[in-house]
Amino acid sequence: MPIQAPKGTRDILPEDINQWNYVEKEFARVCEKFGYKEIRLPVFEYTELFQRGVGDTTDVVQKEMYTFEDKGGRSITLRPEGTAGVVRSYIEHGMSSLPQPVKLFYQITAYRYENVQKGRYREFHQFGVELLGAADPAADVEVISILSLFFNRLGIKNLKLNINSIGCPKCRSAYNELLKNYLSDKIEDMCDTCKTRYDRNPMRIIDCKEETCKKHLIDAPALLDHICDDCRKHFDLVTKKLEAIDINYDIDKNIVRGLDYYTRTVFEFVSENIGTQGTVCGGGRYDGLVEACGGAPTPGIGFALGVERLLLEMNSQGIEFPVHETPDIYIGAIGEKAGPVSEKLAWQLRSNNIYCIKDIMGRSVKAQMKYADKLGVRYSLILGDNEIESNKAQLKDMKTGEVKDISLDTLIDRLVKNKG
RNA sequence: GUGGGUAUAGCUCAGUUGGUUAGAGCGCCAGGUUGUGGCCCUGGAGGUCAUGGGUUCGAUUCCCAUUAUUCACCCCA
Repeated sequence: MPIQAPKGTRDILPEDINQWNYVEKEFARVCEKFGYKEIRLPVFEYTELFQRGVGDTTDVVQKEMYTFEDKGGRSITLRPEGTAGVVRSYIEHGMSSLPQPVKLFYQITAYRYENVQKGRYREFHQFGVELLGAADPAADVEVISILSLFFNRLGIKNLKLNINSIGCPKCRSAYNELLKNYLSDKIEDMCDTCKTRYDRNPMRIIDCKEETCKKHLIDAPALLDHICDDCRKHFDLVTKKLEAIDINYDIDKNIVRGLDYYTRTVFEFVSENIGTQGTVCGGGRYDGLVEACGGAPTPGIGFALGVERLLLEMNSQGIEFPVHETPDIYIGAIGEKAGPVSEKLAWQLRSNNIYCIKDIMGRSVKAQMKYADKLGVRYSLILGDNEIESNKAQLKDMKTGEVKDISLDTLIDRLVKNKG
């Protein structure tokens, strides 16, 4: 059996690469317009970073990480997301002494050991933004507006923005008590994961999809109704500012987020037509994360966008991508003398920034022409003994079939000019 | 971790009610007279019918297992 790509990984083939190049470029362009700078980070980190940064109680850390021991006995993990690494780098490089806030974006692969389905892979790609050092609601709105602009640029429609506030540690612990009280006589009847969450992270019970659990949760207090005054004010300002720039949103009291580091604002952009993995993008504020990773208390907010899901959505909406550039000219050769001449000519053309393909198969003229046609070249030209002797050749326009005699000396000028 | 579907050529799929050399379209390569593509025609290469076992005189076909793939649950991007 031939070796295949590992489960959950995919090759991005030349026929699709223009889609990837396009969205990568557009994303970078939009981020730069907001003053965000690209950062590139290691694919693997010490396992402890994710245990602390993402949270020990999360599914991601508990069962989805690619963790192994390296030859020096260190525990290493392939990054399951991007934020923790950025925060580590922020601390490690003393970015708190840079002009604040620090605005970063990245385009990464991430790794989670999960069962594969539509829109979910074990190696997947994320675009992300992290804004560190800004606590104001305006920061939340800026980050969301990056996405909004990005989607507009790409021509994506009908992505729904859901937003919620999960408060700060203060109001959350008060809420957790409230929720535990409410559930105290019901928890026995609920599922096992809810039972463990009851002790370790009650808030996440809200997220449970079990029918019996959902029934018990119908009248449960919502966190959003019990956040403290500061958090409430923050949230109200965020929504007001979104309205001011005409970004539509829905408040979804059930967004809780599976990563522990989130505080206050959480949000996601959801599609309804790419399957059950419809969350194209998720993000939120993480005001305690830098401190939890060993830095000074620093507010932060960011998002991660699933590129595979983005492309699924774009393709399902029938969005057109820029097509590959096609060659300007094909240089064919026939006979002994033509080889060196065609090589030199092709070299000169390429040196003048002309996209040129030449024969390197030694095939018949007919086969060469067929090949040139398949490549979609604009012009073709065949060099043989006659052409070399007369220093002239027939330049064929492949669209019209029209043929013109042209001196080889003027070919380059002609094509350069033609390109404009 | 759990459950369902699928597995025949590079791709999309036929097919064999269990029987001899397994097919098509597309793609690839070559040819259709002298050195010019697109349409058309002809030919060729390419498959241990996912792997291993079982039933059978005989299995690509039926059964089981494994693997892969896909969809869904959980969770997430």
